[in-house]
Amino acid sequence: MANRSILIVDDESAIREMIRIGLEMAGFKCMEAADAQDAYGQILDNRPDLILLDWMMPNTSGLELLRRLRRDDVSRNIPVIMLTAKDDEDNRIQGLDVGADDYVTKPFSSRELLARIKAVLRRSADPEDGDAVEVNGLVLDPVSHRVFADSKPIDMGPTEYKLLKFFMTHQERAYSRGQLLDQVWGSNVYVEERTVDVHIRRLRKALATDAQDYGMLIQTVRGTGYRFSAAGLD
Amino acid sequence: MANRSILIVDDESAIREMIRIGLEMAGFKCMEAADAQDAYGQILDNRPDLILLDWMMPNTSGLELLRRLRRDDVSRNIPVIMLTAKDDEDNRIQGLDVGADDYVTKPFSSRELLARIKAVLRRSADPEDGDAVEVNGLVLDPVSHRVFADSKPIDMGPTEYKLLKFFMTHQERAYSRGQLLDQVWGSNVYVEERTVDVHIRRLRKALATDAQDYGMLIQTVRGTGYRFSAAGLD
DNA sequence: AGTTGCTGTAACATAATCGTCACGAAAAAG
DNA sequence: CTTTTTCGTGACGATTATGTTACAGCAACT
Repeated sequence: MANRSILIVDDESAIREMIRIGLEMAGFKCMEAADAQDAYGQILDNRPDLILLDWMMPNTSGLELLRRLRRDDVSRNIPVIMLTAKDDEDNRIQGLDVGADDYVTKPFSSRELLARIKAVLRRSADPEDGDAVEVNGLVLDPVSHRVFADSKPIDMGPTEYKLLKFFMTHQERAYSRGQLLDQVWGSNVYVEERTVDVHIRRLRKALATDAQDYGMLIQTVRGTGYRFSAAGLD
Repeated sequence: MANRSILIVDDESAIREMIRIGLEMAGFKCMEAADAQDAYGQILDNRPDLILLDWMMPNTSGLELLRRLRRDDVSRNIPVIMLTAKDDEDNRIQGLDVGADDYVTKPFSSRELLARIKAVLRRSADPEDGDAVEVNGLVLDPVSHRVFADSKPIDMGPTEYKLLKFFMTHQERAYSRGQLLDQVWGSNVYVEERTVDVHIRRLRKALATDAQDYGMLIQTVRGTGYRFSAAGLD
């Protein structure tokens, strides 16, 4: 576990302390937040690799915070483990629906918590993240979360960005609309397959600059789906 | 929805009927089972593409059936969507743990049910793969879904692609038009045998590059059908 | 409330592909 | 050499897949 950082969100400082000690012994770097407000700030500033989120908190509830995180592009991919009371089954479901990755019921052993954390981190390991990708003058920079065509910034919506990012990190391969929905939208979202076409169109349009039509990098594979290929520019 | 079959497992025939009607209107083929026993038999016999499983049933519970299915090699990969009562949250978690792919709470709209079904089916389908095949400079790559002649991409329709793929993975053997229809078109379509000729012709044309006429790899076997042979280039 | 930006869906437009036919050329049979 | 069968080929309307546009709902922000 190469020095991953974990944000602990709980209103009781005693609990935070306890968790922190266990995690630091296991080699994680820890941050703490006492409420949703504080947590949100730290998330934007420090980009933790994982968030432990207590469900019962004053002011904004954990649910609210989670919902906000999942809406936001910057934090969408940070895995969240909920901490819930034992008999709080209603909230567990709700939490999983909104996008929590797992839950642990209080009281829990640090051994159990560690196991869950490792499992979730393993799943979300994304080695591709961090480096900019470039194809023939089209650049996508995951850090600044922006796209450039011949050094000029290009504007697009969040979905188009994710779609392009997926394509640029998975070139020369045909994907069905279903696969794209799973990979880009997420596998537990219910959307018509034709929606993919519309976003492909929006992405192509965004990629069509005056100088070069980078939209041609996205090729349609009739009867199958789409493919991103550097050979598209000719 | 290409003729997928769905097994509806529920002890109340009224509910089964209701669901069935909705699904059949959407183009699915339906089967019904009133209890786990019946369901298990039908699953082994008919191999449905998906199972809608009511959680509350007399005798063997849905949970038991699901557990059995997941143990069994034959049924392990058939996706299952649970139907649960609204306040049955405990069971939902349990079901997902045992291996259900999704759950829908009663009462549900047929629109919601359809969306879930499509999403689940989408996931279990697709992933087209395999190694690239090569013959004398003609390359077919199933991953990118493309064909290259001496490294230059070749354009062709979906049917021609499938035809070529079949030929390249079944070389040196003569196939009748009927066999080709079964293998390439699918065994339950009715088209004229001469249609094969036309597609052979289109494929040959596509394979005729300036440098090399790869169309000659496809040989006609008079009175019988066609054969793909690497010896065709001379 | 009004505005803005983004989303998913439906509806329509366009383009690619399909299956069939008709006719002539090429083999095979007589 | 003539007849018969089989195949190659181009054209055509029908069908299907994809491109494109418009719109309504939603959330965030004024």
